[in-house]
Amino acid sequence: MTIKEIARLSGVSTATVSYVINNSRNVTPEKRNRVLKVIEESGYTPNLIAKSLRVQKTDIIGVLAEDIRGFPSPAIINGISEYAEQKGYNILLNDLRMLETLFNQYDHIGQHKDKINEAISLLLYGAKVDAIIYVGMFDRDITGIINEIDKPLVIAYSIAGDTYTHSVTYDNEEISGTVIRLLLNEGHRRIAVIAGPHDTFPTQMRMRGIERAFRESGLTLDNTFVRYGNWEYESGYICASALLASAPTAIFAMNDLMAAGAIDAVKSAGLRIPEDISIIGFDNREISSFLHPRLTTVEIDLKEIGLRAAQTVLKRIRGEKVDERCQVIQSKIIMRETVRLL
Amino acid sequence: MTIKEIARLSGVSTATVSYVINNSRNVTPEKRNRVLKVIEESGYTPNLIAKSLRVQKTDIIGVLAEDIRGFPSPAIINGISEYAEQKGYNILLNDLRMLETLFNQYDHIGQHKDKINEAISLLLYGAKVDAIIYVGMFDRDITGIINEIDKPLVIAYSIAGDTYTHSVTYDNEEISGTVIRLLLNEGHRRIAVIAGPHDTFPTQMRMRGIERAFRESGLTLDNTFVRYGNWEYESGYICASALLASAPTAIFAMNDLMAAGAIDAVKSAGLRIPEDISIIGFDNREISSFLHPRLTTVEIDLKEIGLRAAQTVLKRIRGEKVDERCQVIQSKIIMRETVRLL
DNA sequence: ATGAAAGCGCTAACAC
DNA sequence: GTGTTAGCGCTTTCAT
Repeated sequence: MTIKEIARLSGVSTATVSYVINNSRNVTPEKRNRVLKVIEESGYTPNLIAKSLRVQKTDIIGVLAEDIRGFPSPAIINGISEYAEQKGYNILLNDLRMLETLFNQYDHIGQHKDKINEAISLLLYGAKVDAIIYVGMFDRDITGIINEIDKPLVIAYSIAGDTYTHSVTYDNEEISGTVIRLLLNEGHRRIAVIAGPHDTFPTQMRMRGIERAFRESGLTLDNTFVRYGNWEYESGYICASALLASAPTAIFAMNDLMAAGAIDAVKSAGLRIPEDISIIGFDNREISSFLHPRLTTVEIDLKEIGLRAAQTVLKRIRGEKVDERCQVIQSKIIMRETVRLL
Repeated sequence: MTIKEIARLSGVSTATVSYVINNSRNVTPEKRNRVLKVIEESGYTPNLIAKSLRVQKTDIIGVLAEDIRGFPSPAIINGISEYAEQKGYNILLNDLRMLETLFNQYDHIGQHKDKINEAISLLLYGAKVDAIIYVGMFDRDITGIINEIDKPLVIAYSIAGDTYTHSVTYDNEEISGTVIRLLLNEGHRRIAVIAGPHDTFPTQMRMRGIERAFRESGLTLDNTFVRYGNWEYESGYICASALLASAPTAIFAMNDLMAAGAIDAVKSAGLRIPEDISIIGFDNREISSFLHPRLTTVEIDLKEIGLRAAQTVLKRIRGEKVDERCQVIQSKIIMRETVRLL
């Protein structure tokens, strides 16, 4: 079935059929109905390939994911998908599958520069997508990784300072400050932190927020109260065990896996959670609700990140200017059982 | 940059350029090199849209996912992506986002019949994908849900008996038998099972495998040793508590969440795992390695399911006949700490 | 071995 | 308000 067939069957020209399909011009109700009826009966669906070739846009947004198995990816793509569908856009997914090589090696992303830019070229110049959303699996700075392109490019979850990109992510510094203020409000003064690797973007941003929250309360965070782990369960256990020497009343672990390790270390030491020590995690991964006690943790609104990334990219496709280079999505603390409340 | 430009710059016809790009005919080395050089220098990438329109195929496979957030989806899509990329295919992703509505309501899929078939039509007749892979989030029978189409259709993770579909999934019955035989070999005789909802496809298949394994060992599974849960943690806890009355030495829970509940119930009863009671789960979800003790469980090779689905679909695109209507991927048991070994 | 040109299905400028 | 038609960028038949 082609537009030509529809035209023939309804006794009008292909132009008229096109006009009714796209509502692009007035057509007499009588003809319009005839056309609509024929389309209905024949089950005709316009050939988007032909249309794309003609109008020089595809209504497809290219999604380049570092790895779809990365924990934030599905929720982000879910958000992108919801917004895109609502606006009549399709998603061409290119999964870079870098989980194994990128795992815990944030800085090795540079090694993939060529691969990433090639994938983008293919999406852009081959598949002719109208724009690209790059979905990171870590929140980090990837400035300089993606070459400049002449179509809208937005980065979700990671950020980049390049002039031609937009980013949408969350605020490590702010939410970490919020965590500390919560603990402070509950009367904690001896607060320990289990950070990620020292030279890592989220670790540095979060430390900054933590230190600021202390400062603004007229307190300081002593070095003996912070340990740097590697995001894994074991390092959470080890760090927490070491931290216990300083007799903290609360521990903020920078992810749920390390928080899980911390919980076990605290329990092994014969202390109760949250009566003796409060613990708060980060990410709200699935495991956090299966720990004992159930882990209070920070939740990043990943779906919203996807939604906003899609929204931004569509705005830019329409030619609207988006001033905010980096949009920040609000995070929140999920209250469960590991923080003792006053 | 178009093929016309390349032709002009290298002083040949567009036909010749096309011949060298596609290696579709002999071209004198001299001309070929000239063309290649121009392409290289100009960074030309063929317009796949135009090519698709002309050759009536897109080299795109449409992936229709019930929900990308469903736990098996990312790994399956990872497999599809790997195979597709290797063969030069792209993936157009349509995420149905049915997680909330489908959650634990296996049979309500029928309500989505229209939505699913519409999405398929769009993919097929609009976007002109060459084939479709339907990625289920539950392993269940969806016969009759997807209308017949004239392009290859393969279903991953779920199965369908329709004559025009191929499925690739795992064997519930076999792996469940394997679980029971493992337990039997380790000397267990009082084996209890925490099943999913009674009228559910995987529950029935797995029960069949379990009963057969008993039968083949000359034993029978007493009704008092089985409880039907709802896949959630709490129901695992409740079922296990009830089961304890029969003094089992081993419990097979049909998913990791219920196994987690069972572990806690057993521990609450003052029994040790695995010394007093062995527990084995299903799915190898992330939580299973964070439970105490770490959960021994069944792992389904999801990536392989994706790989095989892609392979099957590409075979069918090439016109090869695939006899096996339902391909079965081998599952295995991940040995951790909840099964006492002899 | 190579080129001219038709045509894939659609939109939109232009003519009426 | 409607029809005719050129042309989007490519492949491929047919002729040379």
